[in-house]
Amino acid sequence: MTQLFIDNIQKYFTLSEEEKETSLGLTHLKKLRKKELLLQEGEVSKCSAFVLSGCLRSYFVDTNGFEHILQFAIEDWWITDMMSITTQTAANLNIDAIQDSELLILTRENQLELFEKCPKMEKYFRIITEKGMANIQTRLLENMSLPAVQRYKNLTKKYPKIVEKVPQKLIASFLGITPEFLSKLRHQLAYE
Amino acid sequence: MTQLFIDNIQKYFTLSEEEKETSLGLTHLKKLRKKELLLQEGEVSKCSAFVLSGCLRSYFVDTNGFEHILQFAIEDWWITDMMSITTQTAANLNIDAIQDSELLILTRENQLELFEKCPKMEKYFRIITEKGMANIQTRLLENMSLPAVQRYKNLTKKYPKIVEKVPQKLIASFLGITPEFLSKLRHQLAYE
DNA sequence: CGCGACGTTGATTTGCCTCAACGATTGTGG
DNA sequence: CCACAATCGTTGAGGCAAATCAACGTCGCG
Repeated sequence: MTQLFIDNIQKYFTLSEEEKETSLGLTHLKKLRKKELLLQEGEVSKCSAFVLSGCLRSYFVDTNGFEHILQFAIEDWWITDMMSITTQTAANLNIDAIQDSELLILTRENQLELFEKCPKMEKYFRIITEKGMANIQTRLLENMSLPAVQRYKNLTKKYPKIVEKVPQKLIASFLGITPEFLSKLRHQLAYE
Repeated sequence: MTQLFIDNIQKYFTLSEEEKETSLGLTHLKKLRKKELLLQEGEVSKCSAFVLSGCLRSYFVDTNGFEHILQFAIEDWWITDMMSITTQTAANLNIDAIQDSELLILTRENQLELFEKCPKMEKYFRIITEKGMANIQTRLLENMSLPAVQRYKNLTKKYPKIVEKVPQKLIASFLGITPEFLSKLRHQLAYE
């Protein structure tokens, strides 16, 4: 199961047996049942999670009580509250499980220790953070330049797995529209 | 002038004289006049730029010819097309100077060489990429959860320097609204 | 001086939201 | 394993934030 994590790193470069042990030694497994929280708004985030199975989301609850989903994380993805974990301030986000999930947890403390013991891992996180940055920039620009129907089409094309396994109202929340409006968009699309 | 760059790094840790020389040796100065391009849509981005003076922007031009600004970069900020530079594919963004500007250029090639010669610099870029990620996540969530008038207020509070020195129509394009609508918002705000 | 870019203002339109009502599906305690 | 509640997706009527289009004054600059 944890092989998924090692394989993910080895997409970028190979690790010696020692480096694998060091990396796995500083992480630990955690299971989360559907609806269980990994991080609650107001806490200081202490860890990042690598998803081995299942699905998590991070989201912001606005002053009117509406949820806005920042990220879904399925197998092979990392999830955390980047703002809280880097500045060690109270989180504005919640992170919870959409399905029963298995995670590999890396605390910030262990992550920083890992960087000292194994500089390759600093390279690994530099690379995946760059990728994450590129993706979210693309998403922001899509949100600014495309109507909702096109954003939905792009999402189903780019991440069909997510659209399949996540309830429609959460997809709406990720796209930045209401569930009612997404329902109407889907109705339209069915007639094309 | 390049001291600004060294100081920026030394916000996170001190560099030896040798490390400073290595870092500066792999960068070079460049001047850009107002409206000159650093990167044009369709090219593959070859470098990142650290702004020593002036102001740049990165933006996307949609199919209707409208510009959407992803980022402003004033002194002490980095700017690049993260998608293009990490995947070495054609850029969707343009980057140009809003004012006459002085830059420190770091090509991707030199950046990767720098990481090998000076691992601290890999740490530096890991850290500032994390920060950039946290910021853009906050911006995306603001775009989804707040009305335009509140986003404008937040921007003037968080980055007064940018709002001062950048033409109003570019601020509108950054906020994701039309110049006409921003003008109306400002009119309203003047009466509060 | 004259011209083009910028900001403003008003009238009209539209993409998406709100609210409400209703079946269908899911989950849960007895 | 059923009964009932809760959640989910759908549909429709009406409303609002922001866009569109157009006209106009101002200013910086060649």
